[in-house]
Amino acid sequence: MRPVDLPAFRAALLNWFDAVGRDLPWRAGAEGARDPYRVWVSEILLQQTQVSRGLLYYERFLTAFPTVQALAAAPIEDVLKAWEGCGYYARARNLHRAAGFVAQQGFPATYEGWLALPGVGPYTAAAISSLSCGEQRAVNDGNVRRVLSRLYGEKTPSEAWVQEKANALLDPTRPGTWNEAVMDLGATLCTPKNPQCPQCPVNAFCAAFRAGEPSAYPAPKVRAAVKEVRAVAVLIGDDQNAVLEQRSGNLLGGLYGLPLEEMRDEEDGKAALGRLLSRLQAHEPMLLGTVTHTMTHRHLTVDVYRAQATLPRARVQDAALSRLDHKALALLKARQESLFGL
DNA sequence: AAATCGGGGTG
DNA sequence: CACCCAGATTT
Repeated sequence: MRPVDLPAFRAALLNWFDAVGRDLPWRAGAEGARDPYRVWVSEILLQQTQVSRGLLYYERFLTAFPTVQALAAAPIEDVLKAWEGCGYYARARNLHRAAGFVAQQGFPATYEGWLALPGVGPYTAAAISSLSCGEQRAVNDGNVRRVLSRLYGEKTPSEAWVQEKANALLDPTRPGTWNEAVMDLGATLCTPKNPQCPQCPVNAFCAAFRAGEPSAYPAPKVRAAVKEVRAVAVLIGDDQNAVLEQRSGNLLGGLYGLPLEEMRDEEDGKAALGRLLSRLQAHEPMLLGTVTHTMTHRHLTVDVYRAQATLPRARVQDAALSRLDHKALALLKARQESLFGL
């Protein structure tokens, strides 16, 4: 691969970014000295989450928790409620835990300091420290990986390869802005499909553009198979006040949801329902319907029953629920509307 | 190094 | 449906 003319490459990309870079709410403030709390919240929210979606949650989250002190003082239930529907809930749990440290000790002033916080990995520490501390750290995310794969014509870039190239390209005079510029390029022009190469400010430097098939870079990542999971759940109460259990473990951990039992392999729904009713001392099960829910690595099919029991109910409105549980609750409303002939 | 962890956007 | 998204953590 031919060496890149660094000064020309940097100038071309930064001039483009200064002219047409996206205007995003967490980009307010002096270059290299952004408000660390706002940058931090945005970076956690944007992990594996598209900007258009992150915008919604960013406004909601900052309204609920305007400062790191407010976040640290809030109950985790309130933090998860603000995160409801955004996915990857360990992000919210880690952010809340880290806010406790920061409220005590103040914001980290270095890459290493940020990296030590829960939920902050190499990408996020580089982003925050370059944007709010002025550190010369190059980010390595999905955008950077794709842009550099095309720039150098490397179809199967390793993490280490991407980081090495990103480090070498980073403009030491404007590190934070450089990082944002590369990511903006990847998000707006150098997209996975149908990249807008004619509009690209650095197409003259790009090996994939010269080769004529930029969308072939990088090669798709192999992904794990989606696992089929069957389960039964019970709705005790109604769609506004219901018996809810807090999920533990990694899957939807910390969220609330309808009591649920997974069916084991070679097991029918009756056995799982039996376990569930027995555990809750519930009776009179009546099938409301079946909901399906797909996540990255599993496909759930859940038979939802209505049942009776004397157990405390929670206000659904105040609890953080996954989309799966909202679908299950919606079965009751759909049933009532059909009964009333709506 | 590979699996796990949500939910939605986009072609 | 395939593939991806301003990744981190656990196995």
